[in-house]
Amino acid sequence: MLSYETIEPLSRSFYLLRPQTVATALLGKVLIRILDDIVLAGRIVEVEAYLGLEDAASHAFRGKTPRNEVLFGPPGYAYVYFIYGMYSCLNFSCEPEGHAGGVLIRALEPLAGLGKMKQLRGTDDVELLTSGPGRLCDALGITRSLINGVDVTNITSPLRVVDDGFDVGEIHIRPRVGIRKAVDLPLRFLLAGNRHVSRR
DNA sequence: AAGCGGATCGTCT
DNA sequence: GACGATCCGCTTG
Repeated sequence: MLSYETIEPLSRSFYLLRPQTVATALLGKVLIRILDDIVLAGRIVEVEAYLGLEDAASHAFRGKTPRNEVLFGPPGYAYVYFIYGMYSCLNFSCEPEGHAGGVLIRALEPLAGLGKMKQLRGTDDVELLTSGPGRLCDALGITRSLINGVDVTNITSPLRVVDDGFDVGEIHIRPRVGIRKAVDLPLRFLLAGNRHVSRR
């Protein structure tokens, strides 16, 4: 039986590419969160790419600010923002330093630590634990103060991503959701038929 | 089944 | 001072 927390995380070069490329490559990988010595894990089943300065829907579109500076930094770091007064959302920086691309993690399939996730989310319904960007941050104890700027390529980090050899099946490509600008770009990627994607 | 509005606050105009 | 890369519960059909 494999233990997720012992697997070497994906390297920084994995995140060095265009957001669209990193987004599709992240599908099927496993997100690991170490929280109070508990191992929480979920398979990434839905993501969105944000392109930076040329993408009106990106937080980086209007340039670098204290809030979004992680997006302009080197690849492989967590960008966590607080939204609608109550939710956190998780992204990974990609592209070389100075280029502000990112990937939003939109949904996970829970793999380990489900008891803790249920406690943090306040529900026992497994399909409601991590099937949305705000939901998964609640389930994994991810907030800006705890996780923004964390290096997800380091095995000592409280958040990282690993490859467990999972064979991704068909990938669906859709427009992004929840945005008002650049709404037609096909930059949302999800595993076909997965029960844990958002807005089913 | 689908649509609407409330919650709630950091960030930037 | 407005609004947002959301979620949930309530209303209506």
